[in-house]
Amino acid sequence: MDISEANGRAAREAEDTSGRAAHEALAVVLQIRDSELCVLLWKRALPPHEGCWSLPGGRLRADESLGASIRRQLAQKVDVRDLSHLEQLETRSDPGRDPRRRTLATAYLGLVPAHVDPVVPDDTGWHPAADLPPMAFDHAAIVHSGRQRLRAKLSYTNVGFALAPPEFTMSELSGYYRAALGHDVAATNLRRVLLRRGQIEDTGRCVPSGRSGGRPAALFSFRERTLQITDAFAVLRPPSTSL
Amino acid sequence: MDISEANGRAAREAEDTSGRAAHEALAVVLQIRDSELCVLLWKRALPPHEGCWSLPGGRLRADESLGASIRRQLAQKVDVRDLSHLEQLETRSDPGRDPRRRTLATAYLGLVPAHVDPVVPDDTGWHPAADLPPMAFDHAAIVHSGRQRLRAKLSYTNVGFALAPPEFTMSELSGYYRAALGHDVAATNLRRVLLRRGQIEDTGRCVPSGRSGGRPAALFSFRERTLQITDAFAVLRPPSTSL
DNA sequence: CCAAAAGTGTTGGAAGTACACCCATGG
DNA sequence: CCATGGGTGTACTTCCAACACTTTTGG
Repeated sequence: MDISEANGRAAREAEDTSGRAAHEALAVVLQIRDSELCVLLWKRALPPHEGCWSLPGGRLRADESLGASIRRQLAQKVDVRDLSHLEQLETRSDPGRDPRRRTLATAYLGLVPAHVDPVVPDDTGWHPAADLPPMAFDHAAIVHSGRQRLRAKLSYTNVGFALAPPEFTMSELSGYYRAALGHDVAATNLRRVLLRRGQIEDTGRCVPSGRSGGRPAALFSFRERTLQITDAFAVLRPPSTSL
Repeated sequence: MDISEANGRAAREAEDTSGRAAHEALAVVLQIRDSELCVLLWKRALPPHEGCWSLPGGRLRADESLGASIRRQLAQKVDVRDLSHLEQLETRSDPGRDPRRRTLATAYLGLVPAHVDPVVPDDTGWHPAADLPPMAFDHAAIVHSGRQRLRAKLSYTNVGFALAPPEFTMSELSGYYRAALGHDVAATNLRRVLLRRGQIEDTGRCVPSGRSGGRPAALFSFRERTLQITDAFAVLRPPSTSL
């Protein structure tokens, strides 16, 4: 590196007021409510995008990681203990994404199991993820990314644990899968697939039949409550000799 | 470090209390070289981690997106036209990841096809991704993420297009897959899998046999040179009636 | 006994691996 | 004509969707 380049670099770093870009953490918090995949949104009271809905989150503080930041900020919206899973999604950096000032946003995907109904502030509510209200900034696109991520992971990980309550019947579980995937999932086959993969197990207990009769449904639970990849090499798996 | 940079740093750290951190873009640039998956690294001449190797990249400027930033900065290391694919990987935000000042890093995965040999600066070189030299900051972990991402995508997308030259024989291609996946891939089956999925096509041309004889190998090429998901629903696919 | 819901057995197809065999070329 | 490497055919396996059939309950 020659002198002029070194100077150029120093100058760049000094003038690098770009270092001033604000950074925020956002979360796409999804929950299956009433057989529908819903996302937690917050209604903006002030411009820009006044009256539009936006994702919960906000500024990153000086000494916290993004993960810690989104947990802290979500705590103002939902009880964080209700969050069964949280993972980083993507970082948005379009210079024009916030008209006020340059702001980068790192989005997280959060999941809340179906059986809880967290208390949320008045300006905050659940909306069908497939039919969003008018959204602020690029938040609609971020919700879309979150749905895609969940869809994909349902197929090769045990992420269902984060959508389902601790115990559930197979028809309930197939309902969660249907809501998240957007298509029918046969309970009878889902049971075999997840059992073979070792994701779920029969608790031995069951649920009494409803008023209209029917055989009582067995209760299942997920074996692990942390994300596991259960179906890694869908294709192109290593040769059997290497096992 | 010169005065202007010191001033810039002090200023930045002061305003850090207002929640602003520096942001950089980094890239895990992978290429198969000599049948081995390699990553482009740059040797640090200055502390911290003097003498250790780090990922190419640097500060985000005021008016560029992260994608534009990493392209600009990679241009100083390799001809960007050699990059056959670039995608966002993850954002690292541990407050202690850079001992000098708070810095967030968004990492990208870049791929360079096997046939080119970009000119790189003296302090920059290719290293086996499976056997990294001493690495600065959290860059070793980021390289690991990049390898994992490539591995996964080879199995359900056409990302092979970004590893292979425009035309290739099946044994060459299986070599790239072997290097990236870390296990043997039979050329004969790979051919059928990728043909069935419509990822590759026979160009009609072939390559003369080597000095030791053998049947001439047919030349193939990828149909698409942008990322396509070719094997979406590995499992839990929608019912056939919904097609 | 009938309706309803859950669970089991079975079939068939799709996708991939493994491997034997055939083909084309150079010496 | 033989060694070498590429290509084809095929058997076998795994995984899963589909669907008929059985089981267990409430009225």
